[in-house]
Amino acid sequence: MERTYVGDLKENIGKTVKLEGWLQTLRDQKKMQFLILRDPTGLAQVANFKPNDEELAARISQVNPESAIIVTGKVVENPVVKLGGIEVQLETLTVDNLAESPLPFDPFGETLPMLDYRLDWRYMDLRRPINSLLFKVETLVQQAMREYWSQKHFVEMHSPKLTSSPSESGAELFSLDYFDRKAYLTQSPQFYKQMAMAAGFERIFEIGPVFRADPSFTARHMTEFTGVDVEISWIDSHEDVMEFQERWLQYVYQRVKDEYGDEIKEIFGVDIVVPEVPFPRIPMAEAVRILKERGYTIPAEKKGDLDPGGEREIAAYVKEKFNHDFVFLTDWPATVRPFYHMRLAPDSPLTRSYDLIANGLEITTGAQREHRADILAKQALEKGLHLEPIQYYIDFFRYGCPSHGGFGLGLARLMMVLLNLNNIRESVYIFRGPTRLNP
RNA sequence: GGGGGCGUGGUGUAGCGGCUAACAUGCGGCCCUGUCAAGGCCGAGAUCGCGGGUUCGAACCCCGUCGCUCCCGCCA
Repeated sequence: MERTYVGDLKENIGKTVKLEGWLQTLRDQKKMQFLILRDPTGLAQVANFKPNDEELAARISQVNPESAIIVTGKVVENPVVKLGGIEVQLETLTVDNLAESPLPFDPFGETLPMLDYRLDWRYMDLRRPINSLLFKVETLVQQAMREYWSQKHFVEMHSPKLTSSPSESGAELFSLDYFDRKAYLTQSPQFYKQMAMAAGFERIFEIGPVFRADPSFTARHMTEFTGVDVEISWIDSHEDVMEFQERWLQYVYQRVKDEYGDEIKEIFGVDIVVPEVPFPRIPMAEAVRILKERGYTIPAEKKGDLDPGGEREIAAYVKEKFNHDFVFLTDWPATVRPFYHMRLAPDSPLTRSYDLIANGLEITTGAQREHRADILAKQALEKGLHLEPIQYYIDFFRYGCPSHGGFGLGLARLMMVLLNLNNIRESVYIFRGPTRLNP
């Protein structure tokens, strides 16, 4: 018999169907047994009149909550039933996999264990509908991103995650044995994205893993995460990159709202607001002034940079002034940016770069890249870098590499913002942090 | 890496110098019941993270250690 989903029971009244799912609750009474079966589409009540088959009834009594079960039965209307006025009258029951008892925790209990404990038993935690919705939304987010890229003729890249040298400072690299030498896990596909520009691919994207050996213990950092990277050729400035990114994000939000807006409202209690374009843009110098006006003191050592509190304060300002959840902070001082960001003008202390702050959280860094080999080398030296390890990279720009720029976005951070989660560990399938390597 | 907080049955909490360590939930048993956040009764389950110290006496105070957590640094 073909499987019927709980969500399709209404269309099958009077028929005998097969359901596959988990036993969420068993209410075992004198004459009746009620099995609440959960599948990805919802909950259904399965009823068994015990005197019909005492042997079957005895077997049901032995089935523990969260067991994987397969039942067949006739779908009947019954206005008394609070679960949609429908129930399935049990005919057969197969226990596909008995759940041991007791469970490490009840995913449907009134109080949930703390996050860290739930991460130990992540597959149980993921049985909660809020989590399955999260990953359905994440799937759509990536699909929508690809739809937009596809319309704009982007090419998808898969760059290597094993590298011989750091792409930036090198302080945050995981190293590993690579036959008789050392290799590193990439901290960013940055150089390879730019190589594609030198290759003439013009517009590329990559969704892939990124590794950071930072001992960071915050609600928004991971040692391994999924980076969404974009690089575009023939641009005039970072403004072109921002313009692309805001429209792309607007498209993603629109798709999510259209498809899951109601469900997200119901389960996460969040109204998806499709952002208006253009997003507000604030040059860093002005941001610093605004913060000063609002009485926010940036830590002295930051020098043109913003601390997370400053980012949240700017986000609050933007919300008040423009009623917008996003803000591009632009034109960062070169001192706080990597060597490959292009200067605003020759020898300017500022760069053609931006951060995208969403609801106070930094989700993107983007920039126009310096594509003139001689200036790039000079900027690297100014940052105290040695040219030898990055010479192959600088060489990308020796034989006709067009002007270009792009950005990197943290997928899990975007999910945090989208669904208003306060910890990135909840917005990623399996969290990796300095002390978390399992499961 | 720096600073603050926390660590008590499976889980979530209470207790903060004299307790046979309490409550909820879950678990086991019995009773009732077309149930539906089911209800009632009974029961099992913690040497209070670990190590040391102070004290007549420590879950409770002190030191160390480990783990978690929050903030900062770093960033996506």
